[in-house]
Amino acid sequence: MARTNGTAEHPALANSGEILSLIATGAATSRSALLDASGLSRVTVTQRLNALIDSGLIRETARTMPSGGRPTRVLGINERAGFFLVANIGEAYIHLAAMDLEPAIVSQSTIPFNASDGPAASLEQIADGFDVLAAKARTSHGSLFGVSLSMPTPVDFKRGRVVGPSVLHGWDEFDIIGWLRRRFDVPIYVENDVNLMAIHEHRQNFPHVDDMFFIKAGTGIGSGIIAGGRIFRGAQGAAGDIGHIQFNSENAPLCRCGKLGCVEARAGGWAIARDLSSKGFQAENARDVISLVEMQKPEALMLLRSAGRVIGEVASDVVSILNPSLIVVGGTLAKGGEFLLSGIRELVYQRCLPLATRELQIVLANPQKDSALFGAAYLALEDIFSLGKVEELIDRLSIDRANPLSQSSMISG
Amino acid sequence: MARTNGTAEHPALANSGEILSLIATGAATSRSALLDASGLSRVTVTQRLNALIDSGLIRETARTMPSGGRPTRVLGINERAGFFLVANIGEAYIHLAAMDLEPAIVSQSTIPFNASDGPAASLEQIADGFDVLAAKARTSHGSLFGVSLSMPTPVDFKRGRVVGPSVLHGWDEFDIIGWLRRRFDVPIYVENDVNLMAIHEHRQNFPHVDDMFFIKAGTGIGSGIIAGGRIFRGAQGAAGDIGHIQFNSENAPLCRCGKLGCVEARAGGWAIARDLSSKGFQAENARDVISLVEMQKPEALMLLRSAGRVIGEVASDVVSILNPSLIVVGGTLAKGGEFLLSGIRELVYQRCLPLATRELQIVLANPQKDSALFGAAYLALEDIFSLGKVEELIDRLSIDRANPLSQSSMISG
DNA sequence: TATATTTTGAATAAAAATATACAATACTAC
DNA sequence: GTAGTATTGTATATTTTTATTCAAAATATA
Repeated sequence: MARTNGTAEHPALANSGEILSLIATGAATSRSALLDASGLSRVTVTQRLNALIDSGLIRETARTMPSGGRPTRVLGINERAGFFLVANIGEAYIHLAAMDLEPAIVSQSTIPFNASDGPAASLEQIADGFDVLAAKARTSHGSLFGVSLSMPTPVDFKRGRVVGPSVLHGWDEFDIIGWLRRRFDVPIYVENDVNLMAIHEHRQNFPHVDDMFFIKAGTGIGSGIIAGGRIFRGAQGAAGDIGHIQFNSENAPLCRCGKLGCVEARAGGWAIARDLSSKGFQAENARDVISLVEMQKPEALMLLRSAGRVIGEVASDVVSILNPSLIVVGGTLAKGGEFLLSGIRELVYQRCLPLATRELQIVLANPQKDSALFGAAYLALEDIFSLGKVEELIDRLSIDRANPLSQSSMISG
Repeated sequence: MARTNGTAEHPALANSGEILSLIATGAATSRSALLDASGLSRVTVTQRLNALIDSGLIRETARTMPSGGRPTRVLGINERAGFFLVANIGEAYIHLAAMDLEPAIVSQSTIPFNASDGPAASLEQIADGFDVLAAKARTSHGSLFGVSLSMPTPVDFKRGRVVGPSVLHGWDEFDIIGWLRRRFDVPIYVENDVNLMAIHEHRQNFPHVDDMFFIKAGTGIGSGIIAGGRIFRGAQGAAGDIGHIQFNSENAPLCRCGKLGCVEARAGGWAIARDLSSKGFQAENARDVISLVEMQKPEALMLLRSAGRVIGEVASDVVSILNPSLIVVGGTLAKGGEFLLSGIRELVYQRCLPLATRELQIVLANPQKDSALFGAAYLALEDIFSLGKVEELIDRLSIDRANPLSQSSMISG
């Protein structure tokens, strides 16, 4: 179907969405791969590809791939053709960044966060911060492609809302997407931070693993599920909420949530800190625990290993239920390395059937501060360039190019 | 891309795969829906649709849908355009059937099954039984489209093999697909029976539920996961293996698998029968348990309810991990109705966060003897008519039609 | 019964995509 | 260096698909 053609200069651009999507998502990175993947003829692919290269969205990289004959030129997205605005809402700070299409951080800033301010005030601060970053990014990185938010709470991704009561009072059911769209007329995404960390870890380090389980062991405990290569969210976006799975035992500790014996109350950073405090150490959160572990305090090592066994207990349930081929352990407690990992491994290999564990890998995540930020960028990137939606992007760019003075994405700027 | 055109009579047929797929999978069942879903022009859709109707694969049903103006004719697959051969391998019998594209049973038969015969002998019996059914079906239902097998063991679906040691000695890693392909030159599927029951329950009764968890509570306990509307298998096809999740407790019972305290050893039909036997009742398996339940024996009711609580314990873990919107409980023990269900509900609502349970439904499956058989048919149906693979089917049919005496699917017949 | 409304069919010219062929290119292996 | 090989570009006629228009069909509503 021929689409409304925004640019007179590039008649083929309007139909080149599929090609753009294949390259941007990494599904095909050479002309011959595009032929196979798209099913189009070589002439058509060449034509559309040229339109994309002329438009500056796609470019031939310096790299080539050996083929036996003339090497194939590797195609890639021009990472400076556009940019995203991403934000990670933490406990006390919000981390903002403009990210290119690599994705890599172009520029960033940090603003204080007060949960008690409520969503409207905080989002206004975020949007103001975004405006500064966007003004800079526009000079070098084209136009704004999307906005992506990382929240420290359960999120109903489809509706773009925080769901369920949480530490963020007043955010429950607040229409974040609606609010932000008044300032930025581009696709807007809101997702839970643990899911974003899982996405980042998957795309960056294990893109070819289909079924992966990511555990974030920090002050609290959460997880993200990659099923069939994609994040799995469940009905309300609450999938992976393993922190409050309960185990029976005597002296089950009381959890923050009011129940007894939750995983978090046994193995979360705050729980270990609680136990260390009762032994006379100074510890409030996961970072304090790791400090003591790095000082090789035997009590801390013992408690971390024991926390690993608790996490291993849930992990073994997850392995039985989901049968992943990879478990990645991240979060602050993961800095405890083998002391945490060995406990997890012990329980998983003890409890699960050999069929499920014979090819199972359990590894530590690369400690990276901005993991959720990268995940947010990947999330936006892949959705915006997905098969069904690239056309919107191309239309938007065509309009912007037609009258460059009033970029469609600039509402507040 | 124009494809090799097998039929001179229907030039448009070769390109009509997408249309066929949309109708057959239920994604679009009217001409206007096809326009939207395919993105093709009305002329092209009409042309290809006519080719499909002429070929006998698609037909206009008697039903119409009100539209405000002229009602839209509902399109559907001609359920007699082809058939599947499906088999469910049980404990002592193999249930064979020829199924049309509805899917509905065309004809069926049962043969004894001896696990000790080994795979080659049993598959030969199955194939012989299939030949009889196929000969009959061919006279009224076109040609064979696919073969689908239900196994009472874990199956690596991609490779079509039984994996892991099980009750079926000698089947581990046997190349079932390879063996059957020598007799039937059509797509062949092998899948675990619980997954197939989950597929059947989903397609038949809850096609619009995205995230569903199916529990089979019979002599053993297993489960099937529907994630994002599709069956989720995990890395080795072992996902949903909840029967051997362990819970700590005093006097943890010994399981068939050699571990202590497995779900199955606490709540499986054989475990309840074991406990009933020790109380002086005659019971060996789930059916015996249900007989005693139907006789309203208090001990049986109590044990079933208690089994429900054990299953509820796993179910609550699953709800925390997967956040499904529906749990369906099937299998023989499900005939115990509310006695089983109430225990499950009790634990799930007690243990899970309100966010995950506020829209969660927990229901009984419709008791249906041939559930796995229907699931096997759905599995084959959807794969064969899936977007990427319909073309193969059309090619096969075109060849068959060109020289009808030597149907490509008839090797053994 | 007439009117509005939507589906469906058919015919035309225009546009897009294809197959095919030939040529140029850039590497590897000998 | 030269042959071999696979990638890439370009031009042709051909085929497929589309947009557009006009008309007929089947229902609900007034």
